[in-house]
Amino acid sequence: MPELPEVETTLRGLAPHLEGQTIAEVVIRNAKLRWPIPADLPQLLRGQTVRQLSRRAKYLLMRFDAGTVLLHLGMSGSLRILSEPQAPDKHDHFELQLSNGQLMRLRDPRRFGSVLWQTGHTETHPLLAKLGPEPLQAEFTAEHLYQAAQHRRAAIKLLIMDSALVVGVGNIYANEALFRSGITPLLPAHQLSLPRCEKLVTEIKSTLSEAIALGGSSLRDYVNSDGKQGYFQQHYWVYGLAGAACRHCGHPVQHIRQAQRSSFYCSTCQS
DNA sequence: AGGAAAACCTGCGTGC
DNA sequence: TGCACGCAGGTTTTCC
Repeated sequence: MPELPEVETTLRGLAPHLEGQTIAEVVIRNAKLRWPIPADLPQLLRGQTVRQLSRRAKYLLMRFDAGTVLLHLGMSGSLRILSEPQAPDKHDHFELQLSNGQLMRLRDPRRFGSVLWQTGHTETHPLLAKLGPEPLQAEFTAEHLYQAAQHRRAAIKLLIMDSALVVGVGNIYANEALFRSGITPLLPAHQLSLPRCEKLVTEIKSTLSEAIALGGSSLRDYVNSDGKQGYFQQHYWVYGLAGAACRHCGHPVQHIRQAQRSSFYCSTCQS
């Protein structure tokens, strides 16, 4: 579920329910996520007010006067607001109960997600300190990509998924942006010309923006129900379409593995 | 240093 | 029906 558009959709869905609210209680049902949920989080947060909800890379940042909760959804995490009491699922590991009676519940079957606490400046947290620019910000430019690519022999797909270079480009959107750029995921990064970097940066931005506008690839109603299918899936050119006819040229979409991840591309349209 | 691989988990679809 | 296997939207750590 969660690539950057899904995290951004989550942020926008949750913020109105959380900002300005006070934490009544914190429930940790299973602390064993990617890293342990800090055992002292309940005492740290009880009585604290959520000042602001924001996002850095795929982390959701929940700022309080005393510090910040860093929330990551990993591969299978999702967050929901509940207005009525509801028995927790076996994968509901964490929740924040608000003084207005609502609660925010984290479900994460694979437990690759995380809930962390940071006092002081959020940017200094070890997991955030070395992150590259946000893909939708002006700092992510063709020159930035081109410079980084010069001394890299790795395939371009691995490079755009490297969070030290640019954050938030996950497997789906890496595949889609490369197709839309006409660039094969196998191309050694240093072989990419500056004009092709321009194209790729443009397509990364537009692919992510369009997915956010459509609510991501999985759509959630944060108050009433479980996740539904999002609309961006209907816009996939190659992701998950191995063997299908390329929507542009009709040749079958190729499926390979790079760095233990699936890559999909059209060998005619991408070079 | 870059790059490849392993590591952390559960669930689901497939094929025998 | 059961079981083994491979795969899944992420990211850090380890090893060469």
